[in-house]
Amino acid sequence: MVVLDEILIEEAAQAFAAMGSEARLLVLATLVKAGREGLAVGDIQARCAMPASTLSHHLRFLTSAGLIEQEKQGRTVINRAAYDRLEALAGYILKECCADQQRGACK
Amino acid sequence: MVVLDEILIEEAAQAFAAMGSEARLLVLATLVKAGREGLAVGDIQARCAMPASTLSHHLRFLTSAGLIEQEKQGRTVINRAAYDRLEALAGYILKECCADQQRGACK
DNA sequence: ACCATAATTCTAGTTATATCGAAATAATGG
DNA sequence: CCATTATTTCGATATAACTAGAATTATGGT
Repeated sequence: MVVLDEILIEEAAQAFAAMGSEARLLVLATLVKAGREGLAVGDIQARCAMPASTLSHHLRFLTSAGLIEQEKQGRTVINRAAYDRLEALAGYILKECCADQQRGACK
Repeated sequence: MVVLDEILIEEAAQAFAAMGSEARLLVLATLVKAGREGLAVGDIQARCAMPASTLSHHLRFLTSAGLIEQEKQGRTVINRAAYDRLEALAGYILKECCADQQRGACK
């Protein structure tokens, strides 16, 4: 069993930092809800109600943290949640739970 | 079935922000590994190798985000990972996955 | 070529965070 | 009480983030 989604601590920290702004978390949640089809920047702007430049800034932040993926289609940019990455991050938090204890797992 | 660990978006953002620093994520991971017994501030300092004042700052950040809990025992302060909270946060990310789509869940 | 639309980049002001030494506080033992 | 240990608070500085208007680039339609 090969682990494909091993995450370095610095990558994890960057990803969590990207989720650590209410505005960005809202954008990310909007994309997670939207599903695999994703949303154009304008659609996100309509749903999240923020200035285009602010949104663009946050989208770049989320992209560089690997939480979303962007694909250019004509003059629109489609944004999709990076579900695999998000799952890996969800697992990261408690990954090594109680590793220092000899016997017994957590809980 | 009552959901006890409902999290507001602003709380989630604060929690993720707290995990969004490499130094703090290291501290948190150290506590997660340590298990329910927790660690004194001095023990964390020894394992994470950072100045006491810096560590104290990060611990306050983590505490106010609800990621760790502190208990004073004599002159030492025991720090424990808030496992319930961490689990809730892990679930938060993909909680409403594909909610906007009529049919079919994600994947 | 021209114009409307989609999105990003530029620029700047404001606020928040990171770091850490020095000093202060708090609790214990002698 | 005094010394010691454990931790926090203070203060200062450096860096980074948030926000958003204005300007810019890129594409598609007419």
